[in-house]
Amino acid sequence: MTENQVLPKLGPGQKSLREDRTAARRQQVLDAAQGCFRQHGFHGASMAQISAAAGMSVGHIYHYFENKDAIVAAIIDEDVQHFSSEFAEIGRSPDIMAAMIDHAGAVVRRILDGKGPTLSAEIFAEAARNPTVRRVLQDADKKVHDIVRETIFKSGRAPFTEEQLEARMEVIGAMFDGLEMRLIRNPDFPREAVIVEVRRLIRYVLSGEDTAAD
Amino acid sequence: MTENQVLPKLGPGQKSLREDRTAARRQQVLDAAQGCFRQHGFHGASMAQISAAAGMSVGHIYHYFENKDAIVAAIIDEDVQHFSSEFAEIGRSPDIMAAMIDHAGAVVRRILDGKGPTLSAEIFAEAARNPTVRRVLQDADKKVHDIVRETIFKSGRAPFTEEQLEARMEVIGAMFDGLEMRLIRNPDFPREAVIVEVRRLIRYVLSGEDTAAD
Amino acid sequence: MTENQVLPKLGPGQKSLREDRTAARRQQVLDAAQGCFRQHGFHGASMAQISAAAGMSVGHIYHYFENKDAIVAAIIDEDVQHFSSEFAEIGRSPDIMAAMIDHAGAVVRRILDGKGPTLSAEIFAEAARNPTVRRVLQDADKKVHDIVRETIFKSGRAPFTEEQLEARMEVIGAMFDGLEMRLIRNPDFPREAVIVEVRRLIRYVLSGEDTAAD
Amino acid sequence: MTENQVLPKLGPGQKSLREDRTAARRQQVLDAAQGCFRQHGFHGASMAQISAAAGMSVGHIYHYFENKDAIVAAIIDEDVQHFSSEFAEIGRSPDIMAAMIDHAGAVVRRILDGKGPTLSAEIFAEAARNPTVRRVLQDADKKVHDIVRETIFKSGRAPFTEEQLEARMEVIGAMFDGLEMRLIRNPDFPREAVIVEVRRLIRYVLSGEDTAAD
DNA sequence: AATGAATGAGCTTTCATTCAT
DNA sequence: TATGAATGAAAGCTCATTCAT
Repeated sequence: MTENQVLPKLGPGQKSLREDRTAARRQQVLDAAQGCFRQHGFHGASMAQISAAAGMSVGHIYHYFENKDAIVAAIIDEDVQHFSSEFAEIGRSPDIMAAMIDHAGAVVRRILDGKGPTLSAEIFAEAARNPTVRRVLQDADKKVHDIVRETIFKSGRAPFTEEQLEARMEVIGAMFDGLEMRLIRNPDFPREAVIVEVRRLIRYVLSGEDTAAD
Repeated sequence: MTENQVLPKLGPGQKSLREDRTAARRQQVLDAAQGCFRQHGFHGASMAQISAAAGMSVGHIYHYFENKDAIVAAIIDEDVQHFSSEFAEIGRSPDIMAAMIDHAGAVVRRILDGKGPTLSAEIFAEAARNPTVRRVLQDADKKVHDIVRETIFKSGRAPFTEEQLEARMEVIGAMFDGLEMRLIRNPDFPREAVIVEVRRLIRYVLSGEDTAAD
Repeated sequence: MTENQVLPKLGPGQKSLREDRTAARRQQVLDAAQGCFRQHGFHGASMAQISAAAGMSVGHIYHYFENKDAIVAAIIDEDVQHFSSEFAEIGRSPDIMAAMIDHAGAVVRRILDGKGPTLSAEIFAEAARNPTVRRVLQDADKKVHDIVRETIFKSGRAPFTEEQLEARMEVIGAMFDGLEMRLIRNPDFPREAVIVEVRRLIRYVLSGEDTAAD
Repeated sequence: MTENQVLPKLGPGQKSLREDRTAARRQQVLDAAQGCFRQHGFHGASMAQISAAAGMSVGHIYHYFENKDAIVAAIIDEDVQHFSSEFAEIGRSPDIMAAMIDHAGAVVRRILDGKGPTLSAEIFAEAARNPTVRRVLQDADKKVHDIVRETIFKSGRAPFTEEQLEARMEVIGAMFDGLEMRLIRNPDFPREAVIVEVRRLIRYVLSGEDTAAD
């Protein structure tokens, strides 16, 4: 602000400084919004609440997001990316079965130790009626499944048909998603004991044992 | 009941006429609301939409329900009662393990053939932030668990500790709830194949086999 | 209701029985309404509240009163008649000055020991903006003033001009009405002491002493 | 204040610009509301009417007032402050008795020449049933009485006991409040003549003459 | 970049009133 | 005479969004 200050030349550094700040401000909004959405849901949280939580005026939020739906979409995308990248990582490990079993506990633990199931529930509800959001969820899911399926079959060690694998992946996926719902249903959810069981189960499901008979 | 009785001449039929009509009108609202909630969510559905769907003026709905939340609560209660009675029935059968395995397919099929996962997702989301609704869900869940646990242990054929059972019930419960989320995530959900896998899994989980080793 | 009951012939007695009942039911509504109006005001009290208090269905009230305003009007009329007849009585006594002074305490006491100033306040507020109600109040007031003025001047003992009397009646009237407002303003209103002062004042005002000098 | 200061360049004028405008807009609402309340009463005036009168959207009024009650409260407070400060001023004058008598006419004239008794009546009615509003009225009244009482007794010229003074203040207070009710009751209220009588009366009441005998 | 004043549509809810029974 | 189901208009209030500064 003073006259004798040397203005730094415009360079890549300068620009990224601005961009960094922009990105940070944007993230500020997302973090604030996530908190509000957890507490009051996508529709229950008002722009006023979000702006207060973000330490930013209501109007200024519209410099970063076109409208409230865009914030919701960004939050959902953030969350979906986070979880799907986690699963994709598992899919990329050399021995996918071992990796899945090994990482199962960690994944479950992360689910159980997260910020609670509120946001996931909110996302599922939104996806169930909003086709756009549903598409985001479905695309992410498809990617994960593709990776896992391919890896398993390229490894040549799959002791079951592709159709069987598909069904088993559904079952495991259901278990992961369902654990969050159980957190809502049971306030005394026994984390540790469940982790043990989940590991046991995944091993069984992927081992290909076929003792089933109708 | 005697012939010379003077007082209320209302036979069961007569009295029921009004009461029946009242109950029917009330149910009309619930059905309409359920439809609206599925389409637009609890907060997205307006009283105007519900009243239109119920073929009733907005104001008149308030003769049957104190406010919109009361409708939401009634819908949730209806749904929770429905599912919890279904599971309680399984818990009451003599050979609970056989019953659970036998009925698993049927239950899953009913889940998958239902009116879609929208309402469940909506309920989970609401329960995740609304303590009153959460309590309803948790109480129902506790009842079901109590019944199943007691039955299994009274039968004296439980090949695992109570703690283990608890964890396994969580896992199975997660699977049931999770299947609805899978319906959202995967538009090509392979119903039949999954039913086979689910039956296999429940049998395994309840059989008490303990091949797991960390 | 029984067949062998002898129906009394239609006579004046029979008719008045019906009429009595009708009047009683009507009064039931008025009493209930007065209670509600005291508690919630004319606009704050709902027909539902009144009907509940009157032990009568909402719809049936409309057999006795054309609409809610008619109830309000009836209540106001009842109250105004009550007070104006009280004052008119004073006006009809032979020695009006003595009577006014003598009865002052009684009147004030009745005001102070009544069911509280709520209804009066409500009536003044309504009269202040509703011309119809205002007219009721003004007509009653005029009657009372006419009686008092005539009596005093016919007695030939008035130690002041008609204009002076008019003003003094205003002052006394203001005091009476104002006492009710004081009951609202001062929760520790000193009844007995005020009664003494009021008597003293009325005597002074009507005595015609004219010590005033501007 | 120093020249090389960097921080808030906002001078008093600049800051005031916004704040002034805010205060002005707020007052705009109050003025509009007062008008509406006079015409239709606190409950009869709708937010839509007020917003129209204020030249402001309905929603925007809620930036200045939490709800309609807050507007009512602010109006009442304004009015109460206005009158109580007027009376407190009288209480602060050196010769309170002379001041009260001297200012009586002015005060009465102001009452009689005001915007009519509607608002006062409305306030009394509201206070009679709304405890919060009643408290405001009562607190203001207590303050005024405290000031007047103290002043009179500190002057050492009180020709009556404290209890007597209290009662006489009630009587004078009743007269002031009652005059507004008389304006409602009598469309031909004789202002000038009444002012003369009121002056005479106050002088008598405060003079301590005790010609009264029961 | 940042504010917050301002809007208008839409929400839930209430309520006086009517009418079939 | 008596009920209460039913309506429709209007109320208070909220909120996403825009815009001048």
